[in-house]
Amino acid sequence: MHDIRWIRDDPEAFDAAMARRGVEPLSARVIEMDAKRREAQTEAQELQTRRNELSKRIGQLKSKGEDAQALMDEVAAGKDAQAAAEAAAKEAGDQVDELLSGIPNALDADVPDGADEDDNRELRAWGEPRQFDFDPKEHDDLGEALGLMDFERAAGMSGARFVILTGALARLERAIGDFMLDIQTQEFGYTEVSPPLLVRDHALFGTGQLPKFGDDLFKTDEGRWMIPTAEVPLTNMAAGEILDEEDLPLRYTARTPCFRSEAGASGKDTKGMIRQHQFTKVELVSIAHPDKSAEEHERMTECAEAILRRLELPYRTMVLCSGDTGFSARKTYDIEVWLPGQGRYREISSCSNCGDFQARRMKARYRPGEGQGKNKGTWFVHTLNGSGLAVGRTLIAVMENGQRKDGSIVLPQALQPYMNGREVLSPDA
RNA sequence: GGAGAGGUGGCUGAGUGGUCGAAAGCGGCGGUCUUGAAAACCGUUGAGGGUUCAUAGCCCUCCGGGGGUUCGAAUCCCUCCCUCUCCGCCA
Repeated sequence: MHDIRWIRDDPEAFDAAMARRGVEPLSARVIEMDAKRREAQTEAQELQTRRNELSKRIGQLKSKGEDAQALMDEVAAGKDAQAAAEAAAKEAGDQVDELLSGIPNALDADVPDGADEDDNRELRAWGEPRQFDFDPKEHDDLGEALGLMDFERAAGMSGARFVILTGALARLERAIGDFMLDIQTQEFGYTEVSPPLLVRDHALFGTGQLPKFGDDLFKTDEGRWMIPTAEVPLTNMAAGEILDEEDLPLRYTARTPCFRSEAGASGKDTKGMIRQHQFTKVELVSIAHPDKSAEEHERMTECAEAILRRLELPYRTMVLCSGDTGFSARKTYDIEVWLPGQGRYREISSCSNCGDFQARRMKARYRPGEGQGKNKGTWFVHTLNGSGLAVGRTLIAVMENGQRKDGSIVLPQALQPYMNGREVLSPDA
């Protein structure tokens, strides 16, 4: 959500910022509706002032036992005009809110312009893709050959885009999540959270999935939504709060299932477990001081990259271009892991700085501490979220990168303690 | 699911139709005292919005959300959400 005062004060800058997103100029409409709102509001307030004065005098007269009928008649006479002004103000205000709530965040200055993911820019890469002396397979072929990954029976009970992992592969998924949580909590200072997986409308409004992207989500028949990412509950930890400045940043992590309808992805990634309706992810969220959010963004991205290095998985880090950056983000880094079976890099983490965009929507603020002089009051925090990492896709990467010609899989050393010391997944196990 | 009790400022908690944005305490901030600190004492301290060059004044709103009654609502009514207690069910 944007600060209406910014749009009012600098409509050209606002329209220019939206143009980078391919959004038509909206400032004129917003300003017009807002002017209408303020005009009606001012009128209603003036009438209210008068009414308050009269009511007070009525009370005084009545307490003295005098007649107040003339004043009461005067109040009654002004009622319709005030009601009309209030209704006009509310209607215009609702229109402003509706329009504003569907406008994406403004992009950071150093986000490159571009149309789609082809215009994303590589910032750095780590690790050399391994050379195979055989044709590396994709994870689903490997998993099915091991007898530990079953798409057919999953489809039978749940439909397309679900998978059943069994035995050592199920264990591996758990191990990967445990490993990630241990690193993020013990080494990088994130507080582990076990959040609700079902949330209300307003929580999703706060993070920006609603009102525009409800089609991407699953909804229960009593009106709750299944979370598409733990970003939703973790960021909403700060919703409605007025935090102390000294408590920032708050850093939360959670491993949760994520549920996505993938409504717009039909035909895309239909094979394997790259794109599922349900997947596990370790999420990182920071509630940060506005002056520190850019720094926190770099830190968070590093926290995600560190996982890949320890798992010996080659990756590259991209900054998303204007056309590929999500609704709530002002700047996003994607981390892409090398998948030998596919022969390309695939997204495994997305780390975004949302600035105050989500904070405004969910009223997450902090109170500046001492030394702030006249800048009293409250300020919106900045919110950041990132995958640290997507567990399902990490499982895929471990399988494809660790595979041997016989279909067995060598596990990264870092995971072996989480697998009872096991070094290899092979068909006989 | 059934029955009941509640939701008040950063926190605890008074207030049942007018002078209540709201007592008191805690916390915070400023000061006195002190070599310094603590204690004690004094003062101060909510949020959002409109108007405005103004983070000066003035005004409006906010006592869980929304709606209603009334000249006037934190106080009365309706509704939704949430919390707690007892019963039932249950991982």
